[in-house]
Amino acid sequence: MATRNGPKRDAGETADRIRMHARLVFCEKGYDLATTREIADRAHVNVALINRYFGSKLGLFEDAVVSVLSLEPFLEGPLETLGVRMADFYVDARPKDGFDPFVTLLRSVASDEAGPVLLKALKRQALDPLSKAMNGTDTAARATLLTTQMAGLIVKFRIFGLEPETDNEREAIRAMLRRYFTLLVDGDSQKDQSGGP
Amino acid sequence: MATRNGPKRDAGETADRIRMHARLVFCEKGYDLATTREIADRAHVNVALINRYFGSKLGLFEDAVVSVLSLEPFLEGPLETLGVRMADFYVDARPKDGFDPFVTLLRSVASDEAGPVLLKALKRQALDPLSKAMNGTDTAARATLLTTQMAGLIVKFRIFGLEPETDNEREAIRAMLRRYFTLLVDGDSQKDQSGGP
DNA sequence: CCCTTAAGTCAACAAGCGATTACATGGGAA
DNA sequence: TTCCCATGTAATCGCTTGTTGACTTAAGGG
Repeated sequence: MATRNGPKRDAGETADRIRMHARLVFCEKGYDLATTREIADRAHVNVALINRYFGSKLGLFEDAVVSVLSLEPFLEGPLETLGVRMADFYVDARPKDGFDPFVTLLRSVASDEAGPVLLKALKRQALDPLSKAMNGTDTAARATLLTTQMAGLIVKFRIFGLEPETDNEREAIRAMLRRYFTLLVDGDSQKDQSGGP
Repeated sequence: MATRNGPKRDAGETADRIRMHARLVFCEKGYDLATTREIADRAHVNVALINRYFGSKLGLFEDAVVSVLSLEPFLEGPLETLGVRMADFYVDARPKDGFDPFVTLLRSVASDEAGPVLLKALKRQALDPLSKAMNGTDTAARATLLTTQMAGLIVKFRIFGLEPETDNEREAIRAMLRRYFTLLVDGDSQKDQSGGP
């Protein structure tokens, strides 16, 4: 019984609980609509402890959300299947009660306070690494199209809640998306052959 | 001198001025962060008039923003160039001080109040018409990919403010986007030839 | 045992929000 | 002119927000 029935007062465990529930609330509501009181209530913790342990609401947001914003889970795998893996990940339905850093990002980016912080982290921890991981020409443009297609799908599916209405539609999206993403990752150098005006 | 130097007290003109500035403020800040006081101040109008003429903040939002949410400007043109026109419209830089319904949509969708209203309007006034305008199979899936790629680009360029850093990158994006969109609009029936796992 | 220190609680603050109310005022109709 | 209602104004209400400081309680070493 190491952790079982641990000490009634454990600062580390308390901070962890705050962090965990903060992730969920920030993800569900976005930064501005999330209130410190709701986070504290859900974590069964006094509101003032948020300021004690994280300084401010924004401090908690940086610690709980901004620091985990990354594409590394995708970039760790082989580059050949990157497109397919990203496509599948967001096309497939997942439990709605989880924490998704990018849903949180998209719901919080309108905020005056959280927005700038998110921006810097997004560029440094997600966009630039992806662009660097690619080969060939126009990596920045290809990374942009890939990430923005992803972002748009997250917006429609997870934020708007407009998931595909039929399995047929879902599989059609998956198939087209796999082709598009693989094309973008590979960058098959057929850049500007569209020609005319 | 019909409208010139019109009556000092003109309810219609006052409501129009409120509507106009409401669009700008809602677009810049999103629904939640936009305050009725700022809208009223910018329109040189007393705050209480917003409630007089539009009932509530949400009423103003519906009147000024939700009602103009539409893809008709694009759908009116020929279907053959729909993809290219949508691509160009958002790839090209535009003045930042204007009102863009979709930027407003994306900045406001996190709101508890405005979100549901926006959702219904988006589906009815934008997604469904686009899907209906297309020919061939999997129109819903193709419309989804097209609109979500658009939405993602709007998010990155206009909301995150991460426009392409070089002309080269911008033109590369435009070229790829034109091909992708045209492919999606035409729907060249090469749906599921990616095959096994 | 006591006493220091960390951990947690409580009440209150100042600021900002949307909305309401009662009041002032202007302009056209009678 | 006189009256009256649409138009505009000012003050304020009720509420929620993040944050703060003083207080109380638990745990462990002397």
